Amino acid sequence: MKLGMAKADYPDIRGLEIFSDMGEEHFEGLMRGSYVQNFPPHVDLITEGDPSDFLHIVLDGTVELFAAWNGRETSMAAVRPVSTFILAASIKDAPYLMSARTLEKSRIALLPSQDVRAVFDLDPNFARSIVAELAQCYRSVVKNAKSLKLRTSLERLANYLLRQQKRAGGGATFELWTEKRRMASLLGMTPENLSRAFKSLQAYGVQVNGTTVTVHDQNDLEAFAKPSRLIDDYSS
Amino acid sequence: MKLGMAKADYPDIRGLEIFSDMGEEHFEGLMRGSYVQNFPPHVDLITEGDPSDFLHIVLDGTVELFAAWNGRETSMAAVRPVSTFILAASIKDAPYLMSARTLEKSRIALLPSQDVRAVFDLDPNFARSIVAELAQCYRSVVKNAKSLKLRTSLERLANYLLRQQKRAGGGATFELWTEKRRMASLLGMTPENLSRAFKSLQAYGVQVNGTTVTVHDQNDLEAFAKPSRLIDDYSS
DNA sequence: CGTGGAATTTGATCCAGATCAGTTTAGAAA
DNA sequence: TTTCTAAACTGATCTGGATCAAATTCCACG
Repeated sequence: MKLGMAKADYPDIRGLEIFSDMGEEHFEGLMRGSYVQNFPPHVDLITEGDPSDFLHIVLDGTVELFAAWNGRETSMAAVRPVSTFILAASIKDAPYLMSARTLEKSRIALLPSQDVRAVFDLDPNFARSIVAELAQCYRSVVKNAKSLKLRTSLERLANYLLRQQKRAGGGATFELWTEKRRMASLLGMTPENLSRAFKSLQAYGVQVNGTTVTVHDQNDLEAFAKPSRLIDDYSS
Repeated sequence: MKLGMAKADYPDIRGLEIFSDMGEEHFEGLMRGSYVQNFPPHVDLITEGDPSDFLHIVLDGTVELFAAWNGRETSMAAVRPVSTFILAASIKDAPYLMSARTLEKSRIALLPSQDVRAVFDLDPNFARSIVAELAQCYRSVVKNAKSLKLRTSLERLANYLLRQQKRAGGGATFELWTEKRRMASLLGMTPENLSRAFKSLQAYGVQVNGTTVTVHDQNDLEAFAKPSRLIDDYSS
């Protein structure tokens, strides 16, 4: 039974960039129909093709977006706090293009799409936040498509590692956040191939031990990967 | 010398979905700094990485979006009337992720990004239109990424032809709108391979003669292509 | 602490698609 | 028309990456 969001969660949500500068009464209105839920790992949240009843926001944990066709499946993205997903479907009131599942124990806010659209019309600040988030999502997919079309799988992996390294603080050693099979799918390759790709990157000073990656020669790896602001900088 | 848009163009623009239900004074304000320009074929309009000073709207003709990295280049999309391009960059005031060039003689409206952002805040109707357009763009790229990751080049071509056929009215015979080399790049394959792919599709009743395509056995082709609403329906 | 099952790795082979090299065709300009 | 050039096609070959088939490692769980 859905009883709306617990008041205790309000400050948490209110602090998110998307909600921080909207009017108080609009915020309250939006929260009344919304709720926060905890999910165990490996739970399907939405299925592609279904109508988009809720805008989802990952507060904690990790959610994987994936898609299937003709018996094949591919990982499209990993969503990490604090981000929305299926925003575009919510806004257009169109069916989901991707499925979603939790990868780890996750805390997720669910806002009725209808309410989101209504408040969008009422609150210009909220509208601006929504459109900024959507533009961000758009640009991420474009970057991903560029990576797929312009790079070999080895180049994609090299740049992926550089991005992960940066996200982990920039040190020479960092941890991979997920199983390699999932990484492989995300990068558009098979697990077998990913394993071999890691080996190939040894030539550029990359060492992998379980989930621990060490970049021994930053310059060498970067010279090979040739990271580009227009593909690999996910902050702009 | 930019002198703003000719009044004569106003009704034309006003009729576009994005502008049709915004306030009159907001429309006038937006138009004052904007203009419409005619471009010959094969003219570069924008270059990836540049700051996004203008929101572009294709009124007539065709514009190709493409991207380059490390000496390679790929076609990302074809923009046809009436659509915007680089909307996300305009809104975020971020650099373009793709370059654009005209493919044929084109008429294009240019609206200063700054003004677009300003009017977005003032006019909820305009805001709603912008966000709908942006969501549409997002979903298109996601569909494209799904196609790239889930399908072989032959399957991509088959579905591409089915989409073109539908766009042309659904008849058995229709024309390809561009050179095959560009089609190949758009579909993520080489021209040589596209040529061979066309040959392979003969087995499913597809005949190509120059730019004229005939689908002799619709069912056969569709059985092979397995078009999906969640990948191939660009209207939702 | 051992055990069962999945994830990963490794090796062998296969295949889709790229590349290279040449030929043919088509369209634009003279 | 004729000529010129770029596009398109064709054939031969190569290669990145997939697939298939083990072997091995890693954990989660009893």
